[in-house]
Amino acid sequence: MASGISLKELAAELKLAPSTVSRALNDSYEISEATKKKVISMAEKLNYHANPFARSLRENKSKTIAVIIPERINNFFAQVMDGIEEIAQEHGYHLLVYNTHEDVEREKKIVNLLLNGRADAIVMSVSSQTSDISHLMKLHERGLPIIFFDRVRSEIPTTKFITNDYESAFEGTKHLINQGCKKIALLTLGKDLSTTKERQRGYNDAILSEGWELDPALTLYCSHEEDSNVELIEKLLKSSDKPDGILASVEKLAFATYQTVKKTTLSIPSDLKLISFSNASVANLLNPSLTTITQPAVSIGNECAKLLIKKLTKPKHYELLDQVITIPSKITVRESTLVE
Amino acid sequence: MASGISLKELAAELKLAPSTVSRALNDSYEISEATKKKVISMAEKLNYHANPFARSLRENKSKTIAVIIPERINNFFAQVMDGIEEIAQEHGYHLLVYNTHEDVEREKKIVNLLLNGRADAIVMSVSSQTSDISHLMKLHERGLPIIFFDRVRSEIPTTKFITNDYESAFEGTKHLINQGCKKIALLTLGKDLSTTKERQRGYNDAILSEGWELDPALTLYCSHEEDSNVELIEKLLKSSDKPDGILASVEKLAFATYQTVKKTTLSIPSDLKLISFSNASVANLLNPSLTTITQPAVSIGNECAKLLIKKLTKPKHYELLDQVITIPSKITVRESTLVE
DNA sequence: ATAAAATGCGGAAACGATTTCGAAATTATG
DNA sequence: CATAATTTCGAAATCGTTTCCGCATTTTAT
Repeated sequence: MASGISLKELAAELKLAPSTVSRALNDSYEISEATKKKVISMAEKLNYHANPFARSLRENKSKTIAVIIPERINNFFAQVMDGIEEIAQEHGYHLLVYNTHEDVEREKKIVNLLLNGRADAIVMSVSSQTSDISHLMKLHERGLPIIFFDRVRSEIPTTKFITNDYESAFEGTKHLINQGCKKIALLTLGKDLSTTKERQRGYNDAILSEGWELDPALTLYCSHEEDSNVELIEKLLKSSDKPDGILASVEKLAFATYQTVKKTTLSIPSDLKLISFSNASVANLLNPSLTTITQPAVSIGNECAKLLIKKLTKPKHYELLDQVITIPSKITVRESTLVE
Repeated sequence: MASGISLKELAAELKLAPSTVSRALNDSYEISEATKKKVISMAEKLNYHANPFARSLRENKSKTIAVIIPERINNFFAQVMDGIEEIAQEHGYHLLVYNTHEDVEREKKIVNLLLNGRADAIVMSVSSQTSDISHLMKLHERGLPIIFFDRVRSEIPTTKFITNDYESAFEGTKHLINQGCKKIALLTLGKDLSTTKERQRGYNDAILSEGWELDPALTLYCSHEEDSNVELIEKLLKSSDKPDGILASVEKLAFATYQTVKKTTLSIPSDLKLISFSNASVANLLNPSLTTITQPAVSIGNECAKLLIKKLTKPKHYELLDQVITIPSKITVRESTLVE
């Protein structure tokens, strides 16, 4: 259909063997400079482009990396993607992108699709629903290089890139306490998420370090649906012992909190202080501006891609060791946690 | 490396010819139900997955669509992507995604990469820098199906999906006028962008319909860099005849306007009213909340993918006619254009 | 009972590249 | 000048599918 000239045809035009033309185009030492030039100029003239599938079939690699994210409308994941793409493009790699929409069934389907080797490797962040990981195990057992970022699974022995979730949540909670909060709630996603666990641990430890007790009712496990989250938060804010501080594990939940507060007579930060993990550039434009824990999203993407491409291009020299690499987040204090 | 069993090996295991196994797996009428069942169960047992490159090579199609966008951290484009992916996944298509970062040179590189047939078709929105389109012409001449959305190029005879840019800009400007604005500025991107032209035409006609004169100084052509945009807008807001209303062509410029206003003594909406094309869900959380023209992003993505897949699967029955399909936007009035 | 048609499957070519192996042609060496 | 070494290139195999063509065998029609 949209195919152009083939190597064989190009060779015929040049009165050379296909093997020679192939070598010339791949800059083989076996070919004289003279013929190389002839081949290259003719290739350009005839608009020759190597068929990527023939090459992939022969070489058993596709120069393609699959990226699986749970959400696209999310500044963190979008920035990670940009970070991955930057490095990938530099090395001639293409990106297949899949959005699971936080749905583990979709995640399974996508992962199974990748079992056929369409991509040379996978970079992913699991969905918040993901509990059983047999589908991921199968991928790894098949020998497909896989790197996790942000939402990782320690059961799979490979390299993971994350931010300092525990410390950031600890510091974030401490910040709320320093600003005078006495009762702090944690808004988070799925229980099985590595980020949830770590951030909750940081939150818990900060609470306990004050000699306070942990109140399970103050940890909310939210969903991916704005409406039900608002309901959940509304119930929290209307309860008898409502919190005066909130740590949101993802920006979506901070936004939901704003939406909820708008429906009440409460106001931020006087009645409720709010801090959130977020990479939103509009954090300082919100009303009030949002105190954020900003993750090094682009760097995380960069590092994932760099390591993966090393592994793919020099398999002998690089391994995806079973390790977790942490890149720290940064807290930016704004009005939402201000003492008045 | 990560490859499993091949069709030939599967056939050997079954003591059948590869051709038979292939036909059985593809549910050919030539194969008896009995052998089909045997083949399928053995395929599952041995975890057989067809090599996609061998298939692509043979069939000359990849079940892959390339999507080229100018920006990833942008609610509109992210939603369009989601819309495309939804339909693509339903039909077993994969998505190769490329971000040009509004850079025409990157766009050219990416487009040239796609000349080799790695993708069966392309869905794209051109960069704001794109003026010369010979690289896009080449794609089209090669016979590669291509669909434009939002930022289109009429020179390429294919189907384009856009929103009602002219009417929306006209209505948006009228809205500012109705709210009492006497001097309205237009913030937009590249001069060659189809959206810029149409929205400017709508803006112009709205101004002229009042019997006012057009002031070229009130149309700002911004870049993709936040800092320089803020500078530009700051100069506008500090000029002797500064505007009392702004129509922003993209949400990024509305955000830049907020940032700029924060640096001045002005306030929205009392000194300056603001309306913007935007698909940001946080529009109502901004300070003040932002009056928006919301584009039907997901629908646009859906329609692009639907048409393209029809064209790819039934080439005889569907053509990418040279036409523009318009899906209307919706204006949501909020505080940023309120009369006090 | 025989011819015709349908059914079920196998063999081999084809898709377009890379690469192994080997053979000329050229140059260097004794 | 004869032989060895080095360049430079070609023939053919290969990757894993799909599909054209062919050939039995069975079923249906005459």
